[in-house]
Amino acid sequence: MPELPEVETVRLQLRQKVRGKTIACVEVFHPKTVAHDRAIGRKLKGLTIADIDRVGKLLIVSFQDSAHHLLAHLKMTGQFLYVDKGKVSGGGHTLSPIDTTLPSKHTRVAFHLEGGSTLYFNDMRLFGYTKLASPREVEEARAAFGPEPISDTFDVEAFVRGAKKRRTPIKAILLDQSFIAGLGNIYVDEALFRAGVRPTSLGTSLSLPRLRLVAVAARDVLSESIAVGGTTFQHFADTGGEKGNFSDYLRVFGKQNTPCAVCGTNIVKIRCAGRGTHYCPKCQKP
DNA sequence: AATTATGTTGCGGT
DNA sequence: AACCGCAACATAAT
Repeated sequence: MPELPEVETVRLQLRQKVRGKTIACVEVFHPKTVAHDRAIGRKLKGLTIADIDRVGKLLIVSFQDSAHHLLAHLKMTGQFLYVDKGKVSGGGHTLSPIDTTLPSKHTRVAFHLEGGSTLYFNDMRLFGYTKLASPREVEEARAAFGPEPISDTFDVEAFVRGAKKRRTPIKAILLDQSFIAGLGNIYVDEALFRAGVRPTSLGTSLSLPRLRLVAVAARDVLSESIAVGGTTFQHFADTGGEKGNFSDYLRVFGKQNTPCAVCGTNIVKIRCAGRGTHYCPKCQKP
């Protein structure tokens, strides 16, 4: 579920809600979610959260007076839910995708904060994790990511040159986090629709101008989604349990067998790069 | 009731 | 090295 816009939404909210707060104790409900670190509670207790950073879909929590960081990846179904003295902060949640009372069946870790609030990490499918990392490990993690399309320093021409060399579907190229960071299955399909490019087209087969269109579409779709709190397709909820509004703007993802908003041709769904893939056969050219 | 699908990524194989 | 397919896991839909 969570791709760059959803993780960024969570990051901005966590920044507001937990920055400056001190960890009172950590409750581990599932050891896999803390990378089987049995001492994580002892290590985190007393640390004050300095800031929340992000690279690609990875969250990086820093602490005052400590060189260590907490890395957190939501993978498919992870959620950070912030509860201030018994109430999920969003309030109006009509939460089908999230659990209404916390901790719940899917709560894997609870970070109890001084002052009585709690940050819950829920994760149905157990792919997500939180783990303590040394400065060196944080640097290694950062180095594994390619540039982000929303970065001020994103180099469209470098993207175009790199993609042009790869004899693999453009969809696979866009999903490669070490080449370009932040896109997942939803935003790749949406960006390729905007660019008018068929997901199955090989990088080597696309013209430089069409690859430029892809880069610009990727940047636009991510920034527009961030502006409305991300996309909820199935599981995403922000730290208050609220859904993301970009779901209303999806043009192809999940729209198979419905008419394209631009030309009326039915959107089709195929398998590409091992993933369910949606596109308009008329608007998107090979 | 069994099979298939699911938004991520890392692994092992070609 | 670049690329492909699958496994990790739980749940909902068919």
